[in-house]
Amino acid sequence: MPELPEVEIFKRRLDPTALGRRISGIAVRDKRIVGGASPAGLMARLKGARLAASRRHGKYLPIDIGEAGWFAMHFGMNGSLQHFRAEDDDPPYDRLRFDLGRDHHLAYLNPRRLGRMELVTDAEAFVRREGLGADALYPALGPAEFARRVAARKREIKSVLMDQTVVAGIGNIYSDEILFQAGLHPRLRANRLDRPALARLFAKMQAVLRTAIRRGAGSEQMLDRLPRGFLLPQRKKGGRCPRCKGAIAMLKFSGRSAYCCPRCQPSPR
DNA sequence: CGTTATGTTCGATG
DNA sequence: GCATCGAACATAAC
Repeated sequence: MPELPEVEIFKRRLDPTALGRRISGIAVRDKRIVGGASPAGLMARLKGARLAASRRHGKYLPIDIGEAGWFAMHFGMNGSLQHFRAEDDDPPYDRLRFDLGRDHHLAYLNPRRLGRMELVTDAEAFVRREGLGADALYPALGPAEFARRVAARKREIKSVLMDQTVVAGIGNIYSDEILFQAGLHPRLRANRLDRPALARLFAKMQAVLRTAIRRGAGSEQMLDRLPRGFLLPQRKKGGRCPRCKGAIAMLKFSGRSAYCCPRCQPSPR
């Protein structure tokens, strides 16, 4: 699930329910998820810390826990956060459980264990260390800066959009929607895009991400709530283009797939 | 059983 | 050193 819109939704659920609370305990259910850090050591650092704020950057969600530093979460391919009340209701695939007082628990779920959590000194240092580019929705990222960074790459535009060091937050799913909305074929080379294409790409990137957040990214019903003209509900084999009704194509992109409309997104060459 | 999967990292190569 | 590409990782669902 988690690309920028899904992580933003996690944050919006977390902030009102968890901020201001103290960590009364943690249960490390899988050490791999915290890079093998010792549960006892983590407990010593985290216990009693107050969740003060959260800052999303791209697909990462660092949480300010005061003196103890920041706890940075990444959700991998299918991680998520879930609140629950009774400890017995510990959901499946819970890898780390935060206890935030009696009958208030926060679970970091991750079936595939691709994803991690880490105690860091602060959010900015973390973002720098990871080499992340500007957040795709952060207001300070303007169209000119975006165009400059994208056009500096020679790779295929889909892969550039998903490169977290160029812009942070976009993954395989939303890159398909953004390219579809912008009318650009995923295999176009980034450095060959002209000005109007780059401007379109920027505008559609922000519009798609904002729309996904508004329509409840990650929920079962999001696909039904998306505006007409969105590719995502048709992003599957046998899908039809919402614009021209033609067949949606699936391309292989080094091990993963890209869905696009061959007519609305003319192929390069 | 084969295929597919919303992500990052690492090794090889140019 | 940098950019790029593909494999590897771990597990579930169809």
